[in-house]
Amino acid sequence: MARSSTRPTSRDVAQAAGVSQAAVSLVLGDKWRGRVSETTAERVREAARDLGYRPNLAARNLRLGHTRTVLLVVPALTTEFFAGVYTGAARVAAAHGFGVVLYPSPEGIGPARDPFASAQAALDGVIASSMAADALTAIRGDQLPLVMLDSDPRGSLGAATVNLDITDGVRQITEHLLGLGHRRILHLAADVPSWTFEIRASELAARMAAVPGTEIRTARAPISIEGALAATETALTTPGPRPTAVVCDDDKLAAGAYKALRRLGLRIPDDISVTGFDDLGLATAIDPELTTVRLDAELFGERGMRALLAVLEDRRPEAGDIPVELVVRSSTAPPSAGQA
Amino acid sequence: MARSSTRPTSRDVAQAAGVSQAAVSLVLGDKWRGRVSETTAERVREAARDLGYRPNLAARNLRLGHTRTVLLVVPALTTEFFAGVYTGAARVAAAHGFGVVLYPSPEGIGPARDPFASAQAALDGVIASSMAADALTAIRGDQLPLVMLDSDPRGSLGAATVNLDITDGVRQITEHLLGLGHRRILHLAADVPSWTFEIRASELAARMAAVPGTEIRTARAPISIEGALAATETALTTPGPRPTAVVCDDDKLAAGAYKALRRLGLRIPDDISVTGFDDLGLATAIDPELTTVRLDAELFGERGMRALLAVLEDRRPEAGDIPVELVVRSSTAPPSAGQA
DNA sequence: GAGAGGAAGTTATACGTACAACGTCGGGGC
DNA sequence: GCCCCGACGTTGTACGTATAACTTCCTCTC
Repeated sequence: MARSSTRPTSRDVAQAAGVSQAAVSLVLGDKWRGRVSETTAERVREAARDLGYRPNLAARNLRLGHTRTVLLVVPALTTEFFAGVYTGAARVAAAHGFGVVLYPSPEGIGPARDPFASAQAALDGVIASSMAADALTAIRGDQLPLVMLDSDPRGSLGAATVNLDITDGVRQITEHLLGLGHRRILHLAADVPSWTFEIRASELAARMAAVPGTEIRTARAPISIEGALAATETALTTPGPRPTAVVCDDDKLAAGAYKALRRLGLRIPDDISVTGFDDLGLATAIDPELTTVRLDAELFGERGMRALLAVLEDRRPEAGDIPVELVVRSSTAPPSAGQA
Repeated sequence: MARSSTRPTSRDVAQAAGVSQAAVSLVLGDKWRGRVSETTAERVREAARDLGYRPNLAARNLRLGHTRTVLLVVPALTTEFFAGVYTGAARVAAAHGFGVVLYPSPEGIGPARDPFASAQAALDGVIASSMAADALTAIRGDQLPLVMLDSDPRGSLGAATVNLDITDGVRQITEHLLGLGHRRILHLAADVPSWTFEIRASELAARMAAVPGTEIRTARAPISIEGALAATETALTTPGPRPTAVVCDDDKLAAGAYKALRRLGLRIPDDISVTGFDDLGLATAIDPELTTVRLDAELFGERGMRALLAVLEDRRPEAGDIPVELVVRSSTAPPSAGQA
């Protein structure tokens, strides 16, 4: 009552209940069995409730030496993919008494040099998703336990990695398209320096090179509708035989490609096939529905969090890439007779 | 050297530099002018760099009594709208030395009863966006400074509120549609108990009621493509004169409506007009491009953060709703002659 | 040459918590 | 009657930081 302006502390609760601060800590920390009587314990709980007591986390963290909080660094929030990653990570974390703080790495938010200055929560570990290699080393500077998601296992400086089986996803797309009879492909590549996109390009090139008589052309675009539209339009109006399929690095690029194709008067999939990557909600919002590779974002997040938990407990993280699955919809078909 | 397993403290830095811990705090806290010589300061900075010292935030927060960290509670991350809100809030926060921690309120993530147990960072304040009223009271239980975004000013229990001018958005949609000659409208409403949607419904009803000869029908759907598809299909296959326009509570619902209309063989906008709300990337990804109300998510986040800053400093938050703007694209046209 | 005062530090302390170590009291075994 | 032990607490301390208050030494002024 005397100090109503400031939040009550465990000492205030102790005074209200007529016990020592230690007893309060014991009771509220659920460590009182055989140390405090049931009636006293109840009195403490009641006092805490009446005062609206909430433990000061800064003090607890300081005392305990850990925070049970981890940081999830993602490149952006503009795609629901990372929402799924967060959801999965947060679910596993919650089950282990951990919290997850999200940090969308800035493209204009304050000083990018220090990912931790902005998200200034005290942390026990970091999960970094789809980061460029240079950003990685900055993060690695802090000696926090680290798990890398979707990043080059060779360049991860010894940090644990968890990856989607992108390679297999590209394989499935390639086989699907080749199986339909496509031979000339335009690769609409994300103009982002990230391993997850580099591996798409290299794997696609390797797969195509293995089949005689195939041809691959590459266009680069920032991940946006407009960027993809412009890049696709340019690529398809250059001279030479027109590709019969466009392989896009993700669904958003595919949506941009749709617009370019429509503008050029090409029908999907009759005149040209299109594939995506991610299977966002967008994939079924556009017409025709997009053939794409489904990535299990939530499982990805779960695996990432479990790996971090393993690192924190000095265990060896689960091995193996996360399987992905081609979802065939209506944007792919055999090339039309005249072009094949 | 002796204790290489644990992170270095300011005391370790002090020892390495041959000064007291206080001097380290002074130098690193940039409060050393006239208290420590330049050469000593440089020695301290060098020692800190060599040891890879990072201040223990838990200790700092405890000492300072604040964390310079605020929580942004959002309903979900599946729409880029809240990414914008975060970006705006984080930008303003960074400029004031604050950090923003994102908390997507759970639909399956751990115990929903306590928004703060999961995001266990120590906080100075909370910004809650588009929350249902009951969730609000739970949050209000903690006596943290609170700003409500997009919520009923009357039901906010005295918390500061910042709102988009949804009412005006609905007015613009209505006038646009009525001006084109539409009289029978289907309202595809989000089946979510949130003020931002309730106000759309009530305002739309009021506007329509003011014009004689108009008719409004309502369909409810969860915010998803499939949900909107089903609800729209049902609503349009019931007997009676068909509406000439569908007003959707947000763009995602509109995308679902598109699919239903296509399935019913109706052309947009020739046979029926459609409007959305939000102006997400989705709005230009679908065909035809969607007439919708643009909400400035980043400005929204900025205003929210500024309001919270004001509350924290015992100032009065900026008043006035945030203007919104109708973006007319290709999904609206006058009703065809036969139907008007 | 005495005293003021500034420069360059240091010492001591508090923030709120969790928990190890230490009392105290009464009853039961022998 | 004594000791031991379990039940029920309490006292004390450390976590790492920021900063108020103090000390020392040196220079400058009159």
